[in-house]
Amino acid sequence: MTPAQNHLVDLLPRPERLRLLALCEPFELVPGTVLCEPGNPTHHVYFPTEGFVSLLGLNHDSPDLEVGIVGREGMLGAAVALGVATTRLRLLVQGAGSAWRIGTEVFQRELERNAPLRVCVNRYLYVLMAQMTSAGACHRFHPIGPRMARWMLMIQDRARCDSFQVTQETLAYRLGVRRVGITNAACVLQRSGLIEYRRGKMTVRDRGGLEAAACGCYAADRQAYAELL
Amino acid sequence: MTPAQNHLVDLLPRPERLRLLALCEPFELVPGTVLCEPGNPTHHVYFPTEGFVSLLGLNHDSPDLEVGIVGREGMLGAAVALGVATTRLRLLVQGAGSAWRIGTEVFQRELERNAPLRVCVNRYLYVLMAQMTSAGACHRFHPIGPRMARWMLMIQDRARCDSFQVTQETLAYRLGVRRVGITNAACVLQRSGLIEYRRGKMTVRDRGGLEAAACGCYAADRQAYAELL
DNA sequence: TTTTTTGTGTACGGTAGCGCACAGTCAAGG
DNA sequence: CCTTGACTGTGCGCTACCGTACACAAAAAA
Repeated sequence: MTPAQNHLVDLLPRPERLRLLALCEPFELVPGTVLCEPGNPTHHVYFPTEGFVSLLGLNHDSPDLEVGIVGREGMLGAAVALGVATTRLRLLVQGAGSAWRIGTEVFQRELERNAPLRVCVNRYLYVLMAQMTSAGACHRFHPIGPRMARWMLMIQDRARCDSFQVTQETLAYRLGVRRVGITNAACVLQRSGLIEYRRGKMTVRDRGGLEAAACGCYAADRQAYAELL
Repeated sequence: MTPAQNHLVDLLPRPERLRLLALCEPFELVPGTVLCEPGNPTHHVYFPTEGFVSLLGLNHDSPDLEVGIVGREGMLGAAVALGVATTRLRLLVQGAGSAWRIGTEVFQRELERNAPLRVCVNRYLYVLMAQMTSAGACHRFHPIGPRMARWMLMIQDRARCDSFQVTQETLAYRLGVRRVGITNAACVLQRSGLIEYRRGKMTVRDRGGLEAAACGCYAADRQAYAELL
């Protein structure tokens, strides 16, 4: 069997990988779809192979905020691995693609038997926590420009493509800022030739420059992931 | 045997609790002590019974930020449960007390055999993640006043005492703001009779009022904890 | 007691980002 | 083709918070 095209799954030794995949079904990620609402039970765990999904932290008391992005490098429903079948996040599909999905109970049973899977998932959970930690400080302290650059890079990694669909409006929403704040930051990045955008389509022009413009959180996240997975 | 005085440990059925405690040794939490520096290997897991410890997220690129507080309701070194024996946080003892501590390898072995412990720790990990999520939005969006109120309440819960030692300076550092910002917020809270403070000693005077002044994150955290543990 | 250290209050200019409002511009659909 | 709706650019006053600096008060040390 060919690789599963999901990094976590592909880290498993062949027999365990096959066993896991036998329990999965393919699933299409359609942008705009909500895979899970906060408070609701989680029915499936997803291993994206293409496309990406936003983890949105909702709060009655403040605007929503993106606390993470998951693509082929990770999984959705990590909390299930902790034995909790509800989540406090909204999972919003944002980049078209596909995923393997598996029922939560089936997944939990498999997790008990499949030790390499357990290792893999646990490490991913750790990376996720590390990311949430740095994201907290990032949102608190870093100016919009670097945060936007970081976001673009994260998306590019997951989309594996230089350009992707996103309007300034939705991006503003993700970063918890005004649309105008994004407009300004985007203008600056565009004028320096790092990106290009046009009515909902953003394109990375100078990846290296963008990395320099991004805050250190991007590099830190990459490093945490590389160290463990 | 009497309860261990740590909520997580006390959730275990008696036999498992005894087994775990037999592997632990008592440890004194001395304010100012750093239990662990980011990047260094974790040697012990701690179950505080008294006092509290700050989880500080460090960042070369921005001021430090407190991402969590742990007292008798939780544990330190949760990452060890994920099979990762390093941490990205500084663990700084902040309120005097004591804890049970256990070597990481011993803990990991016990975790494999002790299923109730596993359930307990996993749930706690989940709660911790939930807290980090809400803390992110909190630091991003909420004004200093409510955040300070929240902090006071969290400390009071863990100190189980109306008053505790903390200067405006250190508090400012925890919340990632200027000391002056704390001074102002503290003045307001004091004038409304919610708290009282004097040269490093803060006292909660009106718990209910403070809860009203705090941002919703406090209630949300409590709820997440209550639901699961 | 006097001196030093530590903690708290106040002031002031600067700025990043907010809320709001409106104008221009491109793209799709009738 | 022209209309409509979605997307982007600009302006303006406002607020919370920042950096810095300094004065004062209480506690601790000499």
